[in-house]
Amino acid sequence: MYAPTLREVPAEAELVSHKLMLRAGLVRKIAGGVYTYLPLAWRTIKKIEQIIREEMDAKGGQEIMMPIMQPAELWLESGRWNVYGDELMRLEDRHGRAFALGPTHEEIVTALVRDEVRSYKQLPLMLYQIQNKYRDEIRPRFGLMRSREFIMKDLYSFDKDAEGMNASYEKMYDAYSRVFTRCGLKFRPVEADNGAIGGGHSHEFTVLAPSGESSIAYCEACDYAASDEKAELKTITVEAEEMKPLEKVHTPGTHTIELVKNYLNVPIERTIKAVAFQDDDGRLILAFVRGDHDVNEIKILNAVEGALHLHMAEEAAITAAGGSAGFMSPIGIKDGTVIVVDPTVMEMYNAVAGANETNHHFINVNPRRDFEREKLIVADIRLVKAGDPCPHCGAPLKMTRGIEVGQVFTLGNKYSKALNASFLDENGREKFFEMGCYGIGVGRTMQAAIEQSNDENGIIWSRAIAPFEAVVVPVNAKNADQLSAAEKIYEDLRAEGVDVLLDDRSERAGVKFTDCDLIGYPLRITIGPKAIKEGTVEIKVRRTGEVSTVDRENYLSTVTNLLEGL
RNA sequence: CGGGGCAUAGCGCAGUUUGGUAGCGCACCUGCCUUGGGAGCAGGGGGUCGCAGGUUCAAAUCCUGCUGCUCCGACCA
Repeated sequence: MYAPTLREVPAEAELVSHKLMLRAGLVRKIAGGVYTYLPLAWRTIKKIEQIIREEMDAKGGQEIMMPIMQPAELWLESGRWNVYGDELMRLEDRHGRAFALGPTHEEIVTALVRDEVRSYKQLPLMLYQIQNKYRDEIRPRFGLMRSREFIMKDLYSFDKDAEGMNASYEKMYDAYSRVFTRCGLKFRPVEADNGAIGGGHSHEFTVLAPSGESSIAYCEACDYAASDEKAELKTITVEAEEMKPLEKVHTPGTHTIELVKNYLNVPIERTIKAVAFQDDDGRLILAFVRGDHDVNEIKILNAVEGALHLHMAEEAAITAAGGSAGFMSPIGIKDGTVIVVDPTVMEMYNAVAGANETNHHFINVNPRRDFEREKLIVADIRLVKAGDPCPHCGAPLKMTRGIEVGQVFTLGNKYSKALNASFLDENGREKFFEMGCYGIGVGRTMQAAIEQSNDENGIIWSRAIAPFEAVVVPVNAKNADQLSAAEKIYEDLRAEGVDVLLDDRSERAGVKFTDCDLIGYPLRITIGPKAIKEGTVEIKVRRTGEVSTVDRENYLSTVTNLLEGL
């Protein structure tokens, strides 16, 4: 068994799961975000994949294998060659023809199906694969959590109409819940934004962990849960007030909300905050939220037609539009600038906002009176924070963090239309496929399991995805009695169908026990001098530390019973 | 991409300030001994000090450029 455990933690690891993967000899890094999976990790990955296969197949999924190397033409056809950006790993063949290493396979699978499926009678269709994906992440980190090469299960559904698509979505939602439950994970499906992929509804399956990179908002009073990017927010209204006349005041040096609020001595809820962005075409996009709120860039992208990415605006662009960085408001901004205002801002009375002039603010701003409504986009662009009311029941939302291990999307006909993939319906009319796509990060699932279940001694695997279910340890492998008893138990357990490893290294007991704890086999079966003398075996449960000593005549049932609960 | 840090044996690190024969712990190999929680003794192997230039009698150490890794941020499924 090639399981090179480490006493010392390599300096590169930050997360406990990352450290443990290196220490327990699961993975080794070969370049930034690129890893080799060693035998123990590979066994776990194969078990996770098998669970996924069973659940996908149970819903009618059929496994295929598509190429990693994908021709640029298909990406040009779908329009994503230019919008996917630097994350797409691109390469050329010897003739200079362009290819990409697949970050996802909508183009390939749609091209496959459009050439073969001609009739509604061939639908629905679910195709999936488990394969390496490539995304040139800006900053790979946390081991397998954000790597550039990673294993993903991706399934694509094809239906004849939206109703069928939604049924496929429900099936996958159910399958995903089963997969992560079987893997022994504490997770939560949360409503998510569809992001750059576009389409209809979406859920992320998030493993709850404080170190996770995703932030989610959830309600304890009802079952609402959403990613912070997605969480809908109700407009906050205030009591009507008399609208005082707009007035420009001198506010030297107050380029942040905090400074202006203190300078004018007004509550932060009476201030309007501006954030300036530009999209890929250089269009200036000004976003306005209440002073104590933050902007949600995803919501802005969704609200602004044609915007694909946001960058912080260049100061020159702000000046050119008649604004002044740090002192912006919609009042007096030149046409051609996109102005997005959160509805809560529109409800404010006698508020403070920038005057589009350095060191000046307006007071008594009444957006319903002073903003030119027809020049604005009014849309929910607020970022959720703890305490915001739940959009379903109004109870205060809570925030937590998690690791996104899977996501389900409906795509509609976005790709089938772009790639001209159609079939004939019952009435002989040509229609585009209604699609869905569904991904699971396999390596991420493994690491999330470690992140969620470990102690100071190492990993605590749940039985379903442990590299081995049990390990048999002769305390002294040079003792012939102990070794032969251990070998016998090992063979018996194998015959019983238990996935077991024999640790017959002639290391000292301490070394072997420490490795067992670090690697985290659910059960450890120890054969020492006492066991030989008394004809017993000792069984230790990794998760609880509980030890049972049972007669060697009938230990098998104890082992299988203990495994049942793990 | 912006800002920090790091690069010396497989791993963790000292040595760099003040230039002068490259070290420590763990790991590894051999032998002895030991075997219920990372033992002990003895002997041993392993390093173009990230790369390329430069300064100097002499560079791990000083200078210049590059590369890689990493953390924070931005960004991102």
